Amino acid sequence: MRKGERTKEFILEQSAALFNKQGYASTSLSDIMAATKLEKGGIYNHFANKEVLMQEAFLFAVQKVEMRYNTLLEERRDSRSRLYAVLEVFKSFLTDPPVRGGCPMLNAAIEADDALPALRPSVRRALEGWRTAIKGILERGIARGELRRDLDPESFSSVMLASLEGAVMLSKMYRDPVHIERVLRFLELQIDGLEVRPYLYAGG
Amino acid sequence: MRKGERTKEFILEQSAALFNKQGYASTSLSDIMAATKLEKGGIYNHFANKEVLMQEAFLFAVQKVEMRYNTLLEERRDSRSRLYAVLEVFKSFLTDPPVRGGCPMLNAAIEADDALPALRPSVRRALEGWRTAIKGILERGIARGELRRDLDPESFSSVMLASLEGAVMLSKMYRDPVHIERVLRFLELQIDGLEVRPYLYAGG
DNA sequence: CTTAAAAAAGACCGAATGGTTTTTTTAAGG
DNA sequence: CCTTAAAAAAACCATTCGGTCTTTTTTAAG
Repeated sequence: MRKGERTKEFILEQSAALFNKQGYASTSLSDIMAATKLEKGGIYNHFANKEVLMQEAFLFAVQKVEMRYNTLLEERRDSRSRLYAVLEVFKSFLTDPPVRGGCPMLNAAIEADDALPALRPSVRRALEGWRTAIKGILERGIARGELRRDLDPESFSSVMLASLEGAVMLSKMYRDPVHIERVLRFLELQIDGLEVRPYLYAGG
Repeated sequence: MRKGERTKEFILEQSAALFNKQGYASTSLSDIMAATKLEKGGIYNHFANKEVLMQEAFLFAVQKVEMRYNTLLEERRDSRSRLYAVLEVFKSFLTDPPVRGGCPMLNAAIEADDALPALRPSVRRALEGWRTAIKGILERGIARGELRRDLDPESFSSVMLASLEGAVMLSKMYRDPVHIERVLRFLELQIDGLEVRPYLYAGG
């Protein structure tokens, strides 16, 4: 009863890493069998088929990322530190990944667009979740008077998410963290530039 | 003799689109057989194995993108229009793709990092080609006095490439061009801001 | 300790995979 | 035309794929 739930979680953890690293279509059941040291029957006892396993493994990976974000977010009140927390999450995909193999959303997004249509809705939902999270920070920042009023949250959230995902891809391919570091530095400056700094204005 | 070369090119064209759309590992020989209306022997007469075909198909796709870029670059002298040409190439991945299925480098990069190590060097080379092209425009722009001296070509080229690739991914996943449009608008403003003669931000 | 249910193993299946080899067709040079 | 080499088809191969089903083992409650 409870043993089963533990092994199910274990299968999800192992397969999520495999899927994220090798790709969903390229990861075979034998790969998962090897990683979990379970036979086929032991896996299919918990998941109806590979598609269900892929689906749940993706959500598992996304959840792990979100957990890290929530941890980083703790005690961060002002908009700037909250936006910085987002940057740190994406940096961690390379330095200390929540799930091995880079950003789960990026990887799944590339594969899901044509090859795995079944995964598309989940990927989309996950990406939209991140974008609206960023957008929310920006909107709240404006409302609180921390961020400039002429900032467009809709637009800037797209720019931020796009450049972060692209940077993860670049640094992963080059096996060189310098690219994400450059993008992070750039975004930090952009974010700093969004802040309302009353003392800069002559009129006070 | 000449017939063979034509069909080889045809196979490359068809398989490049398939690989880019469905992924390399997920595209089977039967898929390529169906797309080319050739039997297995007709394909393996031109390529030693699937890996060679993947390799050549990727280079074929990259070449097509580069051809489009070169066409767009014609008669563009000043740094700003040259940088805009880069933006247009990436926009075209969604509006009028040189190869169906989005950006060949992005797609291959995600798959190549772990699943297809044989493809990695080619992907890396292609990406580095684009980054150095952007960097070159920036450096030449500075040398010509068109762009600000405090601009860091190394860093800005990373930012530009990353945000463009990320934007392609986002718009592809959302099936909504608004995301790449936002990133393009943002980059246009950034580029304009790099010009020596200060560009006045007109709002909007 | 017993026992019934849950969990895992393992044998089995048809289909599809990449790849090879042999045969047939096609096309071009003389 | 004819010939011959290139090109394509087609039969064939071992392996692996995802998936099913039956059997065995483990687990935990009574």
